Amino acid sequence: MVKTAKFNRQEVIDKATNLYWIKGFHATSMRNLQDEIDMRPGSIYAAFGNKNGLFKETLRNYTDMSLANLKQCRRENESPIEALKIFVKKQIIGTQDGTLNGMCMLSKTIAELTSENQDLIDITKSFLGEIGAEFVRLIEEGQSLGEVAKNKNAEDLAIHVQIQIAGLRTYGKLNNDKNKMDALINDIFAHHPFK
Amino acid sequence: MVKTAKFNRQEVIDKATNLYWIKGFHATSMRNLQDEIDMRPGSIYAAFGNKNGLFKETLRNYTDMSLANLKQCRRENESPIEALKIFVKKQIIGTQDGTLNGMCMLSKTIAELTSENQDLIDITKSFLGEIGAEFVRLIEEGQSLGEVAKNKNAEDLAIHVQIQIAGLRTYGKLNNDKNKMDALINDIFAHHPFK
DNA sequence: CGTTATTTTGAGCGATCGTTCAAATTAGGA
DNA sequence: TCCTAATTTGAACGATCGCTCAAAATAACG
Repeated sequence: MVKTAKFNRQEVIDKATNLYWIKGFHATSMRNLQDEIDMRPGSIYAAFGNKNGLFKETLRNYTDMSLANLKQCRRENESPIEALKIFVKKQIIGTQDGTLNGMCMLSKTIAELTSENQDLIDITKSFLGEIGAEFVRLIEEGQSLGEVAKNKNAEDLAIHVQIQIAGLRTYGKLNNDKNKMDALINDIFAHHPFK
Repeated sequence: MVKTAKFNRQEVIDKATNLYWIKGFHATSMRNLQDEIDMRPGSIYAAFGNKNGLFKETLRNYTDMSLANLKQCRRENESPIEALKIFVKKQIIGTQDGTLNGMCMLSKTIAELTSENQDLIDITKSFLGEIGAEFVRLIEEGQSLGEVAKNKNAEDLAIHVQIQIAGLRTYGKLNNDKNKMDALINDIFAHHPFK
């Protein structure tokens, strides 16, 4: 190797993630990205292939951030169910203001894209599956600790949580009263199918 | 008036609604619309102003279709809560296959657009509010018929239903097992906060 | 300090975007 | 049937799209 790349790849992907997250795949132009990450088209295409390739990297990055966020919640809480609840709250409450992203990037992508970009849809689905699998692990841990009844199906409960997140983040676009959101999230874990 | 327009306005709006619904606002080009509704750019701009104006008409049309669908469910059912449940099922079950639209057009639009199109966002929010208001009326009717406890807040229950629809339609993109969806929708009305 | 493999640059490609408007076409009224 | 006002047409505008590539700049080597 004679010359190493100058740009900080993680920094660039973080910035691209934010832009794609806010504007969506189609509304984000390569020129928008060039401005945001301060790279010229040649460098971007050398490093990421094309608009599609860079988007895939941001989806992976977004998923990794979510999984890391979830793990941190787990570390900071004795209870796995409490950790899950706090993760949900962090994702939903106070994320609707200003330039922040009320929506989950993965759900937004699923909603936006059509079969014309089936490869991106498939990747996005699998990443939502990764997050769901972590939910399952936390819920099973909750079951072994007696926080959740053992006759419940952990996969079903995880699906329920993902449905609630998708629904609440959409509703949050209409009304983001923090107290109401907090109460709604508490309800998820205080009633059927959790109890 | 010396010459009347030839095209069938409702038919054109229906076709435009379907295209915008499937592809979203940004990914639908005026040329896509020209092909779909078989009109030349001059006629489209004379009749609808611009891409924005035509989109607004399709949002209104989609909302009217939803409200008409809901009223029909009410007519076909003795119980207002049963009508609401069947409406939800019609919207969610079997709408994920092929070229059909799993997502609600209004939720999709809320998720897609940014403050660059604040006028479209505001209209979309108000249309979601119209549908929510009809949910409230049905639930209040259910309360007066003794199907729902009168100490419940009908607005809160309506919001709950809208959150569930948004969540389930997103989840339906991942897994559209009809039996599972049916069970999940039944659960909405069989447990907290409904009971 | 040259050499050299690699990265970075940015002008510019062909395609498509939303939109305009002068000309052609059309259908009622005289 | 001719006139006239409205509709319909489609070529084409400037802007922007995703993307390419030859040339310039750069950094690790001897």
